[in-house]
Amino acid sequence: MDFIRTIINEDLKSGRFDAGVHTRFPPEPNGYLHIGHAKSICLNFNIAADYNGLCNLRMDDTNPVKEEAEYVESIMQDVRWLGFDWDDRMYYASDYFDRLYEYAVELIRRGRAYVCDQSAEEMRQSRGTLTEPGRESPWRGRSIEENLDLFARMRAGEFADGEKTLRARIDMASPNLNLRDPVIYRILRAPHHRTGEKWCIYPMYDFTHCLSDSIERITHSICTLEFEDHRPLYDWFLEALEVYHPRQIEFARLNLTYTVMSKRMLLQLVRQRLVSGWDDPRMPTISGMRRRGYTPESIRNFCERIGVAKNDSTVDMGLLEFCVREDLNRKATRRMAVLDPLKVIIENYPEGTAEEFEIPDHPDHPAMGSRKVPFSRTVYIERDDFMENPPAKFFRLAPGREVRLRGAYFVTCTRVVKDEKTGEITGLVCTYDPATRGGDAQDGRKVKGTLHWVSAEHSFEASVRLYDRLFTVPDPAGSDSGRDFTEFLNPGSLVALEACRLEPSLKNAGPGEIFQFERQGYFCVDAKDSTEGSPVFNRTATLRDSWAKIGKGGSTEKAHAAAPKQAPKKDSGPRITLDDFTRVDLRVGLVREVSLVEGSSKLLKLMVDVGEDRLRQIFAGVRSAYQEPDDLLGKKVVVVANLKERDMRFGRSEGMILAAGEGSRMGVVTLDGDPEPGDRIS
RNA sequence: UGGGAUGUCGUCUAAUGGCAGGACACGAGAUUUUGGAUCUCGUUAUGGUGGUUCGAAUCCACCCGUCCCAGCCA
Repeated sequence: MDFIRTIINEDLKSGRFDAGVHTRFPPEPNGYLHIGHAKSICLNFNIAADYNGLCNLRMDDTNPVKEEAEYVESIMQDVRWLGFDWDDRMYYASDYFDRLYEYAVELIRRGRAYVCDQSAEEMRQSRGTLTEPGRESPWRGRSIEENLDLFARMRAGEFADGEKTLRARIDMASPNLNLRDPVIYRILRAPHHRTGEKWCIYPMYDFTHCLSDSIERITHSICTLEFEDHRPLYDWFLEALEVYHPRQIEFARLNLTYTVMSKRMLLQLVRQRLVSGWDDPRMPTISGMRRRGYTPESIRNFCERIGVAKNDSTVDMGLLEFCVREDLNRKATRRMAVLDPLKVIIENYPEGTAEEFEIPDHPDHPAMGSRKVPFSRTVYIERDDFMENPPAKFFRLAPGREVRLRGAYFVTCTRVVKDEKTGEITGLVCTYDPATRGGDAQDGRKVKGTLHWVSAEHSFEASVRLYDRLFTVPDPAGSDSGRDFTEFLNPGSLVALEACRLEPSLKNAGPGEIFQFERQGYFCVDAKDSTEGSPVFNRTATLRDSWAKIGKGGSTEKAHAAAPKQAPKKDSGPRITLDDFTRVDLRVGLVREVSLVEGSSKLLKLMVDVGEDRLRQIFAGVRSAYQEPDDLLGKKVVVVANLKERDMRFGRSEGMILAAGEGSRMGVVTLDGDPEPGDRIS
């Protein structure tokens, strides 16, 4: 039970409202809905449903300069797609403009509002500050008759934009800035998306919002925390006019790691074409997530799990990803797709022949059916699934090693084919064991690895886009660094692959269809860029990847950097891409303290200033380079600042410093010159 | 430094004077024709200092931290 429902229960018990629970979702149609709105939508509609009440959809459209019909359309579509229904209760604040005007007139009649001639600048000057009271406007004392006349003429268009405003007469000395005679009507000659040219004055949000809720007889006006300070103003309007008074309850808006949620920033990404549009699959917008392959169920479930409270909080993107995996794992039919193909010739398989394997669509739910997958002498496997010199725990294919091709046969690698000049691996030669047909050995022998594959001849080529988190840092909007959030865009957030090989059954997949590409992740058919018979796939989410964790030093974050390397590799040794490299956040660190670590002959404990408000504790295996550890004091070193913290026997290590060499000839990379702690190293 | 709000595992969130619980993340194991899924087990928290009380996350006092507010935006 959350605190909102607790309050509602109390209201129900005390009989505060005579009718049932009635909520509303009141977006401004000046942008697309995002996952933060989804939280509010779920809250409002679910509460209404839980109490057998109603939830309205209302467009808060009081600023014609910013609002557009396009946004209204998208908002309705998104709310509906999430699975909610407002029946015939689709409202617009602009529908109430006539009544709001009358309310304003009534306020004047009651001596509670006045027409003010101050300019915006004058008004700002006289508003006072957080600690000083404001000064009353010289126009505050106009007579009711004069105010009535002036306001009517404002409406009639007798004054220029901004020349006059209607203000509430409250208290210029109030410690709550919202109560210092706020503007309630402004003159604005702009056509409105619904009322057209009818009005040249428009009511302000605060005035409109509380009265709209009152008009709709909303019982519980649920909104976000920043409006807590506005509640006294709403109370003032409602009491001054003696009208129906809803109860407002504020909750903390949703923040998510590795993305931004403000409309301003989202709009900036769209305008600067840093993303392809509001529905770019990397965007946290509902339309973007829909295109990415998120299901409404997974989003609703996410909104349930995060709960609702008044603490400022930032939810781990991992939870959202968990929710979509959980849902898709149940629903997605399995398919095989090779994203970065490596050709394999099965030398003892008869040439010119082929066979089909019946492979289930879902290993855990046979009822979901199966499909036939053709197999032949030449197949493709994933380039990552082969290593010539495999490290320990690499369970996949390597020279002389036997693995299973999923649902087909055991194969053993007999030869590696390389480009003579570059040394690049261009193919493999394998043998297969006919006795393992279907993927099981009669003699009971086991293999460690199972690979996905497609037949070279029967598969088809397709484009697949691998999407990843939009930003490289958990809080890109956090301004403490002074850097623009776009600097933290993840260059690897979109990797477009053109030459993937997919099993034939995927050929006619339709827009929005979802699949699990085995061992890769969940993918959906892009609804915009696909054409009949040539689907384009978007990766919704990767599978959990415990191999990436083992192989990459225990860092979950790095699993997100696992972009396939389709570019040819020049010589020996695995290559990382530029994208991978730019994910490493290197910073200048000033060593402030150095101490020996008891129980370790290799480690030094460093306290390093990386330009943050605290020092970082870093354990570095550089003892051999410093007989006198104090030599490191005051040195500027290179710190990997976005390395996941590691809990060691001696304590938590919050980063890593760069060093080269081994043993006594090891040296720590140090910097001379001007760089300041925290500076980024590029 | 005015006003409003808020501090509980790494992250969300419960517990309203009576065993600090759940989810994600993390770790270990079992199982597995996806290094997926599933199952079992485990580590980790009440911002601080006083006080009231048999008993405090909860009540009181003081302190500290964080967020929001000075649009004719919403």
